[in-house]
Amino acid sequence: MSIQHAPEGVTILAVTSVAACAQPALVSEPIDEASAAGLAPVFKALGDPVRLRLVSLIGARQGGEVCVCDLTSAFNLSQPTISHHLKVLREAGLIDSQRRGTWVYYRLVPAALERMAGLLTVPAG
Amino acid sequence: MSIQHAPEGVTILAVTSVAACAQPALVSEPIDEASAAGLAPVFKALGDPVRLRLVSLIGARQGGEVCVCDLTSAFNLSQPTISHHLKVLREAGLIDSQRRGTWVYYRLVPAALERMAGLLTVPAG
DNA sequence: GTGCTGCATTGATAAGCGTCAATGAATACG
DNA sequence: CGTATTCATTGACGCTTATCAATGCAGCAC
Repeated sequence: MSIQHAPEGVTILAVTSVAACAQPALVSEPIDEASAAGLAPVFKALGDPVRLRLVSLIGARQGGEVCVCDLTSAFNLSQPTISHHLKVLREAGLIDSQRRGTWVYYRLVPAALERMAGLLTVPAG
Repeated sequence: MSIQHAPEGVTILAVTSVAACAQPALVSEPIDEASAAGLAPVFKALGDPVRLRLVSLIGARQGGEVCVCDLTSAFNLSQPTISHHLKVLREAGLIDSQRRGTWVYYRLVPAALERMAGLLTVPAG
């Protein structure tokens, strides 16, 4: 979305991606058991402070790619622990990995994040 | 937020609550340890299929209020279990409760949901 | 008062999760 | 070839959590 300003001082959000807003939100209608079972693991993957920071570190990175060595050095945790958390995020579909030579680079899957964001939006009160 | 349409056909979202959009997203810059520790429990609260359905049931309800008896009957779980999940959601700030006579009514805290949604938004392309 | 209903709390149990040390697999270098 | 480096996997440990039965507590009706 691009942000501009209208003369009246009202913030205008020009919606370029429908995917972000066309999601049936959680509150639009009760979700069925299968949907809940499919969505909960993604939220659960975000429900850990280390994984939240990992997502943030990867997403905020200029270029969008971070190698694991940079991630492990950012925490006071063992390398297997970071690798475990990355696996959880990857299996949740929130991040993606690619090996180039010796290093493995992780990057965000923006559509996955936007999808979860769309679920949490609340229609105009 | 109220939704209107501009002459050029661009959807305009008139932002009445700054809280929903002024959130620094996860990917805008790396969040610090304290923020992660504060946000993770909220995502964790959403990371359970039963609680996701509870949020959906409460939020989709016309009038915005649901009594516990209606929630308990919607699941194949014991009443204490539902009560436990409601407590987790309440302590995460996602829902709120109010007793009226014999019944306890739960309702959503829209700002809390919008806050999490804002965190997951990814800047344009 | 007694009883009944709606909901929360307690205590117990089994499953899940985060963390680590140790090990394994893949690539690069000499 | 052997060695070093990067990352993933395994196995084990302690803690957390989802669930239930039993109990407690607050309002209502009688």
